Amino acid sequence: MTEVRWLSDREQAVWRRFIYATGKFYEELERQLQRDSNMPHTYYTILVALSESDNRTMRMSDLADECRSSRSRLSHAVAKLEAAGWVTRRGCPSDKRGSYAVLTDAGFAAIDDAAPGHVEWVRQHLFDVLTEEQLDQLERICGAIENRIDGDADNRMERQLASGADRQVS
Amino acid sequence: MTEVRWLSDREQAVWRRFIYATGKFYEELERQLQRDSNMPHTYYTILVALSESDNRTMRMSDLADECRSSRSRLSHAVAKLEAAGWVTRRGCPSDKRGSYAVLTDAGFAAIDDAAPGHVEWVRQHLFDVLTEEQLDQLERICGAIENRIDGDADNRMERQLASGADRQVS
DNA sequence: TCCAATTGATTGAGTGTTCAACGATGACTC
DNA sequence: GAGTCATCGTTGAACACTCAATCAATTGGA
Repeated sequence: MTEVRWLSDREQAVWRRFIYATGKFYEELERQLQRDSNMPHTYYTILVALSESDNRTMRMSDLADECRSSRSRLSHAVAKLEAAGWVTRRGCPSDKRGSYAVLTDAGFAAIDDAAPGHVEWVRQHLFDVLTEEQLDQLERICGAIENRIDGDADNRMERQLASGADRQVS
Repeated sequence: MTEVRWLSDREQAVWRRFIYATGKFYEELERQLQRDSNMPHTYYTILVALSESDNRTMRMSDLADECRSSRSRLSHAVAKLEAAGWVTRRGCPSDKRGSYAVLTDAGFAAIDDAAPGHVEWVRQHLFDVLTEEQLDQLERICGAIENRIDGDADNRMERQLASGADRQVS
């Protein structure tokens, strides 16, 4: 296409710091949960979503949206959670394609155990190191990134629908 | 231990946004590289590090540090890269335990192909959506997170060395 | 000098993720 | 109603990562 807009030295520096800080942050977050509660962060998220839902029950599809997970990932994950006895599955009467995921008492106990340590870790590693001002800044920065990424998804849809139009992203 | 310092509503909101924005960002970054250049971001990082090094050659150990990767991960990755013909391995004469990773011409061509699209993606999804001011803010925020995380690692070391001292992190 | 501890790097098992394909049901249209 | 298309959810294969164990080479002391 056109000329590549390479990163300036300054941008390079910020980029590498961003990649490192966030990457390491996730790695350690994962490690903390795995070590202390024997579950990946994805599972934690699923259990939390279920625990906050009515009757501790959700449609797989809604659960995927809530957890911002792909259907496939959720399916695999819930299979594991079921094997662990933390979740059970139940068919949906009104739509026979659908199914419900239901949090068991054991599952509820599991997040109940996991939450304090996890929240404390998050506080120590994120909120304790940022000022109030930085919290606002971070929120806005994440908002901007989020908009762009989600906008992409929409564009992709549009393009799928009205394929043939070769409009530029920029 | 002591009382749990749960997150306030505001903190919850920022936390979820942070998790979502950065998580999705990584997912899409990965997807872009996989789709356009058929490699995960980890491999990209390795190839870049090698391409910037003297003689396109690095000790595995140094490469791992440079890429902020575990030894194990790097070992697996380089094995794959070798199978793809992008890297070769070579023994180290001065320390017979060690080995060198060397970028091949094919490997150099591979990043050369991958880089423009990847950089453009990063620009569009990060730098284009942030103001100069936000860039500064992001750098400082990442710096703070980084310090905390890396501080942990040091603490862990200290504790390992002088185990028996049960001092609190907070 | 010799033994113990450390370091460089690899390996295999286990786990979670993606992608594409699939079966089954539902919705919509002619 | 019959055919088409979209949606719900699952599955299996391929792949990358982690963790713990391993091996070989090196370093450091007694």
